[in-house]
Amino acid sequence: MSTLADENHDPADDRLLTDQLFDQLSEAIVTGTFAPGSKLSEPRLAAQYGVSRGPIREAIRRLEERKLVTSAPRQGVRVVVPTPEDALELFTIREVLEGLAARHAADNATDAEIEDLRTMLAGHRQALSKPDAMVYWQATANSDFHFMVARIGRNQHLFNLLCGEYYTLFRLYRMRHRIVPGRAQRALAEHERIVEAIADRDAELSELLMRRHIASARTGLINQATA
Amino acid sequence: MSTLADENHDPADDRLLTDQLFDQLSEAIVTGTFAPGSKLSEPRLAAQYGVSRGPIREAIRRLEERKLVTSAPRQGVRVVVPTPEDALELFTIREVLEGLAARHAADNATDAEIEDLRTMLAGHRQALSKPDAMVYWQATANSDFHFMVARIGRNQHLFNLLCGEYYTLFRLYRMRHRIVPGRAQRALAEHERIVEAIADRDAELSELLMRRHIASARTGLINQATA
DNA sequence: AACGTCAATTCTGTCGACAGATTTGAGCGT
DNA sequence: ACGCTCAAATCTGTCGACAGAATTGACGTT
Repeated sequence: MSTLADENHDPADDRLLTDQLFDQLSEAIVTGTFAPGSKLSEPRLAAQYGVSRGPIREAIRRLEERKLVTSAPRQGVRVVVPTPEDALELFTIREVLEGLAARHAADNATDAEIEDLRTMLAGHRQALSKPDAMVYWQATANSDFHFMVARIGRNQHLFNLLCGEYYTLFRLYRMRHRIVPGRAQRALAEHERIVEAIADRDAELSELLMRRHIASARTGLINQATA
Repeated sequence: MSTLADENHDPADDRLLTDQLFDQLSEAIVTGTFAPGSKLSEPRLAAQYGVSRGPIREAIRRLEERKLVTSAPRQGVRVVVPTPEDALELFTIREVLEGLAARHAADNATDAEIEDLRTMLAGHRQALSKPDAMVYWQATANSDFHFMVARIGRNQHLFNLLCGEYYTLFRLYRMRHRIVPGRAQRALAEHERIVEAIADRDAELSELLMRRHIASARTGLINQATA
């Protein structure tokens, strides 16, 4: 049951307990292993992961800072309950940030990076033709694309914000969104247009298209939530 | 010397040690009490604040999550060293986020809120005419304005991001920026134009003016850094 | 006088313990 | 059966302790 302190003591497994716990707890929250609104008891978690409460508490502080849990003094910590309002707010923020990333990507991309983007999208298109394991693929491919654009934008803080600090939260809110049939095709087509704008070094168009792309995802999310 | 655990035990002082430490450490970092790049030793801090290492560590994790310190495993934690590149990145992000806040403020402001904005700016203008304690006032007034616009925007996550999570980091980077003579007047005039755009419910203009306003601050910051 | 070595010191990562607050639930009255 | 009271169980906030790693600094060598 416990997977951290016992048995496996690889030499490469030098990561701090807090970091491992943070990752595992984040994942458990996003995938729903810890249900929204459920309480996270420190002693229970400590026993479950085979560690003491110290590292657990530090990991929880980071989860709190990232809005994955809410904490009331002396009442413990609860998994955040994602509301449609929160999702709307978050995607509105993401819209301008991803737009900014796309703009900078157009300004800064090297020829090699543009080639990389095109190669990646070609792979995505091919994967899309075979309908097996597509649900999983869409999420991965989508992340890959946004990840790459953010990296090419060359704003380290923006990258960390989109692909690190807020990424898990975005995932959590996107989770409740079952894939709409045809959305994958449409998303890929949007990705391809964005890449062409970046290849043209058209910063303004890149930003506009990326914003529309996120807005489109947001609309799907909201419709889903209110349905 | 110690100000947390000993002597003062007000009943209202029920805040958790971790929270108090987080605030005090944040302030100490922003004001330069802990120099950039200097190491934060846990036992030293614990002794200094009269608490044990547990709460100190939790506070440090939060500082780390907010990029106020950097931590290398088994080598301790150091105060972040603000580079001009970081400042540029941060203000670029802030530009689109504040622009978003201004746009939403124009969309959502009530008549009463617009009145509040005008009253506040009138107060700022009056304060500006007397030149005493102006340096302090500029920072406060500036924060008040951006705080209020973000609140009126009614995006809780955006508000938290601008006025909470990233606020201290922005302050840290703005700290090295000595007030340019005349900048206060210019900033106030820009604030007034933004408020008029919000009063007109002109979302697009509000966003544009707010972006320019931040960009103007950013330019001053960069020139300062490279001078 | 500069350099490398090795021991003393300090520090980090982690654990277990305790007091007071909070939640749970058993028992009682209606 | 239903709600209230109070005791048992649990949990949070905080502390102190220990092992192993990292840093410091003294010492001897060249």
